[in-house]
Amino acid sequence: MTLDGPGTRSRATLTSLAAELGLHVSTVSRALSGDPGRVSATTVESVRRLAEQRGYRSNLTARALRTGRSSVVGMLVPRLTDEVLATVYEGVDLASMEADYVTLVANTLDDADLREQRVDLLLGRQVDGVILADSLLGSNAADRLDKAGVPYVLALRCLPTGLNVGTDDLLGGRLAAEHLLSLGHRRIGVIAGEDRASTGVERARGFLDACAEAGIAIPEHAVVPCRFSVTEGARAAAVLLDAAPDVTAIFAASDNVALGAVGTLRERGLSVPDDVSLVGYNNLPMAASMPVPLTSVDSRLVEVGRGAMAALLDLLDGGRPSSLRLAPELVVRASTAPPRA
Amino acid sequence: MTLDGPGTRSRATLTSLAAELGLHVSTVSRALSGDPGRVSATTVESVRRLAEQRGYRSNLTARALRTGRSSVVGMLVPRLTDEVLATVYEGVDLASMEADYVTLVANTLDDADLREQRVDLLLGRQVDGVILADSLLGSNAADRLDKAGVPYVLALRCLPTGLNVGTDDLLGGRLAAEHLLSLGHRRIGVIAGEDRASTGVERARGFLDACAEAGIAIPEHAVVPCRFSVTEGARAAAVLLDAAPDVTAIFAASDNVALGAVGTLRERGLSVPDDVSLVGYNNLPMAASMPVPLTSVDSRLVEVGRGAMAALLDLLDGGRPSSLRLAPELVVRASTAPPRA
DNA sequence: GACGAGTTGCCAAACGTTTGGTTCACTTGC
DNA sequence: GCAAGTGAACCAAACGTTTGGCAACTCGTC
Repeated sequence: MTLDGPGTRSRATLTSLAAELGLHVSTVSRALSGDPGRVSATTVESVRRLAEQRGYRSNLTARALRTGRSSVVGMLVPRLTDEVLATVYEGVDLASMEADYVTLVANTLDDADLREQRVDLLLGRQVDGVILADSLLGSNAADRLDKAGVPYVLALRCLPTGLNVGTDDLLGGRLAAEHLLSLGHRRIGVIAGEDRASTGVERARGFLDACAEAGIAIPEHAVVPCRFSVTEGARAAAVLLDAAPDVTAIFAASDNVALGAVGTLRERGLSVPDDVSLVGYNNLPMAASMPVPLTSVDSRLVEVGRGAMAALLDLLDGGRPSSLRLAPELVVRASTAPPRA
Repeated sequence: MTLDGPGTRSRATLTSLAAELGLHVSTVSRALSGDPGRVSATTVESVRRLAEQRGYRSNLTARALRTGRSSVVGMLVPRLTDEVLATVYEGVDLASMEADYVTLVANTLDDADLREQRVDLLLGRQVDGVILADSLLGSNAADRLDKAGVPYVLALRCLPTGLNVGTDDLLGGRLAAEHLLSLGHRRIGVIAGEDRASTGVERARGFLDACAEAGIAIPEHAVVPCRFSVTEGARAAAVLLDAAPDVTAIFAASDNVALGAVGTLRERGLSVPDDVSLVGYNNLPMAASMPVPLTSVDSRLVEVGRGAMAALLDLLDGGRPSSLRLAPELVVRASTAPPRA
């Protein structure tokens, strides 16, 4: 049971320290600041000692009010139960912690109204900047932030215009294609991402481009669009297998989708990788620990998060960071093998 | 590319509205407050209209400084990439949003030093209260919060002392046991949770108690402790099958662990549910969408989050909420069946 | 011993709210 | 017609910082 009421002893404040030391509050403030230019070394020392002793901690609220900077950044995500976003968040959080910032997440649940509400919420909280990790193509969140003069960075997804940090999804798709082609697969199906999300579109395009360059045509009916979820993956795999039952390999635009596909394959008595090879995307921890470990394209999500936060911090410092596109890496596991002779 | 520099027009403030209306700032403040008791209806009307027009939004920082309440609650979790915690967070977030609060998450990565640092961070940010969802038994975060006079609620995990909100893990274990027993299973293995976490311990105990009451003894070697991850689940399942190869059913203390177990079973040529029935815990979305849909105990994670936040809000309002223990529900799917004749 | 430079610390204003106290005019009751 | 009561607005202080300006004091130098 916690005690109600305020803390027993009220927290030490700049003013209380000043009083105790017989100094002026401004002197104390400077003594504790990063650059105690105008105060003597001995004073600095005594102030710091007392501060330590009293457990003084700067009141960030007051500081924010005075300086106009809250040291809070917002992050918009569809939902954190999506492990992809949670992983990006982890990177963002790490980087912001190092910079003494704090990250305020807001779930938009991919709902336009809710997103607006959430943006307002963040703006109301005086965030210094925002990381947009939910921006489907055509989102208007960016406009609103522009209008409010709050800088932002797009993470993972990307908009034609705007500063964005992500992995090269075209290249990722290409890596997957080259892997399957080099194993000897020729009849390949693709479970593409959502049409609305730049990620899924580009992964599929990279894959198809690479196939085309190798002289392998993927018929249109072997490319099935799909939302990023396990159940959707299962459904899309069924559609794919109905339309192109002779495929020997499938590229799924996300690990979740691949997991769903595994279920469908299994239902139909097809085994991975003996009957059908499978490549996922993102290389989430689950990829490594699936019953049949999944070959997957690592999209370096933590680094994307870190990079996005780094770019935002740069922006906040008046810099002009440029967009960053990390190179994905293929991680080969047991789910891919040469096609059956 | 975002514009740097502050917003073009500086945000409307109480003072600017007052100036424009020729009113005193305090009058404007009251007019916009929830209970505009001391100001005439016509004034309220005109103030509200102008506020709307200028897009006024209260500066929460200033308000926090003045009132000493930040409308921010902190939440300590091991990590949000754990879907269980992410789901609880979702509940917390929903409830806090409804109450015009905002939730600041802090990952502790189950590291003692980091946890301390994070608690400090939250305290430094003047959070009004904290939800502890990472508290392993013996954590000292609670003490620190007590000392600082910041109220807190334990979610999911529970400490012998302290206000906590969770599901009844004893009952959950019991439900799983009753289900398997009623299907006719007699030789059952248990993959228990971590020893340090109250959840895992109680789930296993509830399960074993129910078995004992039914006259079925589970030998000690058929109970394997295990951390909550897929790979650990796979390992633990292997240990279990080595020690008790004749089990016809397995109860896993989490869905992730169950997923790991599926892999191990598969490797050994055992099929679910034909050879071995499997019950998971938490009923995450993945349970429903696994290749063989998993029977699982729904631990109502979103509601736990909501409940924890509700309790915290009550506490903040000076109430004396009591601990809450929700009843879990068994969701039967394809992974359980009567033992082979 | 006066002067300039440098050092050290104090002063005061400001950030945008909230809120108890005060003022002032107007009604009301007798 | 006057005291009391009431409704509506204003006033000012406070929350804890930060920061430009300023005063005082110390030194070295001529």
